[in-house]
Amino acid sequence: MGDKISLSDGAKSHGAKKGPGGRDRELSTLVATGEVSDPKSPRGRLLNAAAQLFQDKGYARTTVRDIAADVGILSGSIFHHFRSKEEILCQVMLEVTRVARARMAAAVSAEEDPRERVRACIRCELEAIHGLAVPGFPILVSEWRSLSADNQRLVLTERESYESIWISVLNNRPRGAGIADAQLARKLLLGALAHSHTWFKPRGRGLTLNALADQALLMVWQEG
Amino acid sequence: MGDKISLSDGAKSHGAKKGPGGRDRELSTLVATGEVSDPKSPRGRLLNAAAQLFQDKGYARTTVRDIAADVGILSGSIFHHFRSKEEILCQVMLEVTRVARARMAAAVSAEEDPRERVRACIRCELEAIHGLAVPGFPILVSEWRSLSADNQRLVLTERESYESIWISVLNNRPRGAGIADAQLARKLLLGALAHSHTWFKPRGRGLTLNALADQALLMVWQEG
DNA sequence: AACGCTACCAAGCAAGCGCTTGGTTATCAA
DNA sequence: TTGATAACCAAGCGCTTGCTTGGTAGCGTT
Repeated sequence: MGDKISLSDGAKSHGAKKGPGGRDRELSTLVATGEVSDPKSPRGRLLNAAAQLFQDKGYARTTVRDIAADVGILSGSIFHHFRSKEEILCQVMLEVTRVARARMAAAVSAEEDPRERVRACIRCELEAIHGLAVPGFPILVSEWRSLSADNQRLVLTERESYESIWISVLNNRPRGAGIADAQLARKLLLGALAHSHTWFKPRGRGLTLNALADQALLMVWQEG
Repeated sequence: MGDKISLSDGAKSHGAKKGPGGRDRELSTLVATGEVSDPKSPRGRLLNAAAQLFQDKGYARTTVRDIAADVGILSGSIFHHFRSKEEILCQVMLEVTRVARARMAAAVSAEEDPRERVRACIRCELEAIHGLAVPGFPILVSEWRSLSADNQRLVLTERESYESIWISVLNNRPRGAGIADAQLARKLLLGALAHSHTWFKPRGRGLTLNALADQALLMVWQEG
C-alpha cells in the first residue's frame, strides 16, 4: 500500500536550497493562492511576530501587547485584523501547516529511494522545527491544548494531508526495518523530533542537522 | 468530606503493595526521609492537586484558586505553605523527580540482562508519564520553560541522578544496536515517550503500555 | 469634492490574576 | 491556665489581561 504519494500540484521546486535570494518558491506560491498571508502585509507581519513569540515564550505568556509592539502598533489595533488572541494562534497553526506541507511534498517528490524519502521527511521536519523553513512549527505540538476544541478540529483537518505524506512514506519501509506500524512510528518520531527543539542548537559545531536526521532515521529504519 | 486523594494515598504504614516488588514501598521510604511530602499532609495534598492540574490544564492556565478549591481551602491560604505559585511548580517537579528516580533505580536493579534493563527504563518512564506512578511527570517536559532560571538549575541538579541511570543503561548496549551515542538516544527517546502522553490511552484496548514499551525499545536496540 | 476603505491611535473597561493582611480556630505541650 | 504553633478564613489590593469604543489619517475611486 502507499506506492504513490499524492502531491497537490505537479509543479514542484525540488531541493529548496536556502541561500541568498528567494528562500522558498513554495512560500511564494502559497501566498499567491491566498493560502498563506503575505509576510509584508500587516496580517502576515502580525502572524510572523506572533509565531515567533508563541514559540519563544509560550502562548499564555505572550500578550497581545507583545505582539503589537513587535510590529510597531498598539495592542488594540490587533483586533482590526483578528477577532481574538486565540484566532491568531489558530491562524498561525494553519499557515505553518500549509507551508510545512508544501515543503514536505516537494522534499519527498525530489527523492526516489524509499529510505531516502524517509530521511527527507525527517530532515524536512527538523528544518521546520528549528525555524529554517517557517517560524512557529513547534507550536503545533507544544501549544495544542491552548486551542479550543473547534479550532483543534480546524487545524487537524488542515494537517491531515501533512501526516498522510508521512504515513505513506513510512509504509514503504521493508519488513523488519523497525517499528512495523507506520502510525506508531510516526507518533514516536514526531515526539522525538519536536523535543529536539529544546536541546538541539543548529549553531553548535557538534551535531549538524543532517547528522541528527541520520540518527533519527536509525529509529525507524534499520539495516544497511 | 468528599475530598479525593489522587494517588498513593493508602500507604499509611506499609500497607499497599502493587505488583511483585511492592511499588509503593519506594514512596513510603521517600516520605519517611522527608524527600517527598506526605500525601496526607496539607502540603502533600496541595502538591498532588497542583501536579494534576498543571498536567491537565497547563501551568499558566491553572490558577492558585483552582489548586485551593481542589483541596477545599481558599486561595490565600496556599501562601502559608508556599511563597509563590512558581514555588509550587518547582516543588512538584522536585518531588516527582525523586519518586521517578527511586522507581527507576528499583526497576533497573531488578533486571540483569542489559537489554531488559533498557526495556525496564522505558516501561518505567512510560508508567510515570501516564500517571501510574505519580501525577505530574509530563510537567517536567511540558512546563520546563515556566520555571525561572534559578529554579531550572535546582530541578536540573535533582534530575541528574535520574538521567545518569538512563545513560549508564544505554551505554551497556552492544555496538550496532542503533543510535550509538547514549546521550542522543536518551534525548530522542525522552521526546518520543513524553509525547505519548498526548495520544496514548492506557485504557484503550488496542496498544498496551508494555507493547508500547517494546516498540519504543526497537528505536534504540535492534536485532534481538 | 465626496466617498469608502484600510490601518491605526488614544483611552480605558471589566474581569481575573497572584498575593497580602489581620484575625480566628484547633491542637498540644508546659 | 497560658502560650506557641499550624492551618485556615475573610476581604481585598494592585496589577495585568484580552478586548472595546470612538475617532482619525491616508489613499484610491468616482
